[in-house]
Amino acid sequence: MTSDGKQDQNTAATRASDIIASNGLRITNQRVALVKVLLESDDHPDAVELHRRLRASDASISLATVYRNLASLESVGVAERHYFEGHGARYESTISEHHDHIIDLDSDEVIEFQSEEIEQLQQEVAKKLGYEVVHHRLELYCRKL
Amino acid sequence: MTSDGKQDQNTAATRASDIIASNGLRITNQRVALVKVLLESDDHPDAVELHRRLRASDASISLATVYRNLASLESVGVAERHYFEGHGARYESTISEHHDHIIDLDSDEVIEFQSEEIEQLQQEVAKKLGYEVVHHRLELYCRKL
DNA sequence: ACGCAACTGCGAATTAGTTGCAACTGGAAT
DNA sequence: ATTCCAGTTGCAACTAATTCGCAGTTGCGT
Repeated sequence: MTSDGKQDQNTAATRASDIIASNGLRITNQRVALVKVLLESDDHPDAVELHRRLRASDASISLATVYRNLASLESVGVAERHYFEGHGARYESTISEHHDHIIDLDSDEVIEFQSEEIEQLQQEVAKKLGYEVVHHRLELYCRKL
Repeated sequence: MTSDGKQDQNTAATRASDIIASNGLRITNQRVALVKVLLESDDHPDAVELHRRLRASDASISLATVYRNLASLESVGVAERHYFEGHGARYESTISEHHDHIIDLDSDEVIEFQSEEIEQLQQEVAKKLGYEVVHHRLELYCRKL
């Protein structure tokens, strides 16, 4: 049976712990719970929303700790912080492939995309100006055609 | 004489007034002063810094009014607001050509650049996903080579 | 010159995120 | 297994940035 709730729960927790430990952070209940929620979120929640989801899945964690852990997860590169226009900070895990974002101006929906060509051009432009790209941020604010 | 201070002052004020009026906003001393400062700033100051520059050039204006005017100038497309990583909102006038930004991670310096090719690719990527780009934001966080 | 909606200054209020502190807890060392 | 302490947590107080209410002013169409 592939949908054994308890088993899924367990492997998810293991995966989260592995990610945390392999980045040199201590494994705490709060941190594991946060990483689990980040991993299973395919949207871009803010700290308050993450806190809500944690409470919903029974995890006991304070908002301050959510903020602190998001900061440390970001600093080791496990989470990424975004400041899309008109919103505060929103997060996503960086476990999946790098991608950029299209923000639907009408629905606020966020779509992810990748373009090797654009990444390539960015490097070239930067190099031409004497810089090396450490990371970048590309957001396309769009409307449906 | 091309460097007649009083004359420059005057034409700058006229230019600012024109920009304001042609965007359907009322011409007030505070607004004209703010647009002048924005026009002569080639960096990306935040609201407090703009306020400082306004006071320095003798203009009397409250910080709240700076914020309010930045908002209205932004809504008519005269000013642009940026949230570069690790900073609050910073502004620039949009009178000059559209461009994107390289942020020097070591010095915090901001360099502007344009790439027609990247813009082109952005449109294509968006179209492929059923979207039309209204505007975008591309920031390259870099280090000097 | 008149009238009123837009604008302004002030200080209070709100929002988002951070921090001090005392209590707690992983996990390395024993 | 037990000890130990730096890293972590919860709480509440705090800060920085931005917005808002309101009463007084001012631009500008008529």
